[in-house]
Amino acid sequence: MEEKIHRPMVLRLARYLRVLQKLKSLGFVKVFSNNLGDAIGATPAVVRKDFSVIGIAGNKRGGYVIDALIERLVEVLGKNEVERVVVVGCGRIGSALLNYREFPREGIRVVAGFDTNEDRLDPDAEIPVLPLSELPGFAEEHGIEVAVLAVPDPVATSVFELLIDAGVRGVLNFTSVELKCGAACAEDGCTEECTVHNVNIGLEIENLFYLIRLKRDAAVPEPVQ
Amino acid sequence: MEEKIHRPMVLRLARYLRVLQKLKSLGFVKVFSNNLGDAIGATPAVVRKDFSVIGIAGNKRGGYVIDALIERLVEVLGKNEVERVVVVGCGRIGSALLNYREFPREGIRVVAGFDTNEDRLDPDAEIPVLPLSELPGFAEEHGIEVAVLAVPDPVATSVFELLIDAGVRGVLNFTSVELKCGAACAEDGCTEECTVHNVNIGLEIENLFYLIRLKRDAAVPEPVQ
DNA sequence: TAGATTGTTAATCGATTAACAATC
DNA sequence: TAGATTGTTAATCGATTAACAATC
Repeated sequence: MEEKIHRPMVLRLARYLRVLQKLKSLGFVKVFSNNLGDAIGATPAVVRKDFSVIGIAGNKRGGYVIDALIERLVEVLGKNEVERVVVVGCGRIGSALLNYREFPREGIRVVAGFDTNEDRLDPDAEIPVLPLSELPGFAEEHGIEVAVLAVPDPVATSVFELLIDAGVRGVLNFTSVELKCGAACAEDGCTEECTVHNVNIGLEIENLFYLIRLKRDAAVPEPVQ
Repeated sequence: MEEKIHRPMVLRLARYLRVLQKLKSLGFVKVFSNNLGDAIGATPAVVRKDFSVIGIAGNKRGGYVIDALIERLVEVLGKNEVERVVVVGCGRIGSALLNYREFPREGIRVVAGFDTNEDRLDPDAEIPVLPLSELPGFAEEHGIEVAVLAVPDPVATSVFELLIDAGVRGVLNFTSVELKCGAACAEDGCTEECTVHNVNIGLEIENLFYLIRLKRDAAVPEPVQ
């Protein structure tokens, strides 16, 4: 009876929500599993299954009511208030993320940046950039749970430990050091203490080249190795 | 007999390779499935299975020879020459990627950036920033197959089409527009024409918050919904 | 009614895990 | 030999796909 909400499904739910909000803003009221599927690149059956799992019913002939979907998705995803994060490391990538235009639109607010380089500090800016040493106090005071990590590779691990000690429970890791904390670490990077998502840019590019090569080789008569 | 090399496995292979290269530079000669597993967060059995699939044998008692592993991995991953990419859109994120320190270390070279904003152009820089209009010619001349896309959301789709027309076969997409080309589009974003990897920063952060909430709720006695 | 869409169950596919035999 | 590690097969788990009954 009670089906599990697994990771690929959560990601889809978040995507549905985005599409639905756009549809709503366009004045739409109802939507078919068909259309939603197209929008996020899934089959209609998957969409219906997902909705069924989170307990949303459509009308056999008239599809799903967008408002009801949005309401339930927001509830399931727990996305009812602005999500506050800090950016740690304000070099090129860090400062780009500090000012990332899409964040406000997606209900994410960067409340501060942190760095050890004095030249980058700017405590009075709208989004202040503070010395890394102030992070623990700041995190506690503001109840920060999630950080974006964009420091140089060599200090990644030590800054990561600092974050965990400061009570951060989730890290979006832009360094190319594969971070893992404490105990057993699942493929996803989840432990009891801290959840890490690694955005490994180099690995992604490498993988693109691999897939391209694979396709090319598949096109050639000779069956691969 | 012939086992398939699937996506999660390819990603692991790339990680093995990195670790092995580090081990080698430290003077190591042999390695156990055990150690490699720890390093990339997999079980020893997975490591052995992976190596078995790509046709590498270890010594029952002495583990695997690092040099042989590296050689074979490089071969399988096709990573024997520098991988050349362009960065399209040289705003904050784009220009951060243009100068991304890790790329050279990982065998990736950004050969040019492209933008429509005149102020950002810099044709004589070491990594030149050229007008977007020159991209098709440039891509053909230099045989560019992979692009990093970091343009503003509203123009993402049209620039993406331009890339495909220019012969680009792989795109690392930093916009929050979910790109898909032509025909059937798998979850991964693969089509016959062009492979897209979406780096959806907002979605990742959202997912972090979701997982953190989930853990907290799981810790509380009351079983979730 | 006929047609289209939902919703659920069973079948299939994909990948990991477990178990253990082989052997250095 | 005893111990440790590889390598392979079978079992299990997880998620998607297919099929179809229900019904507006």
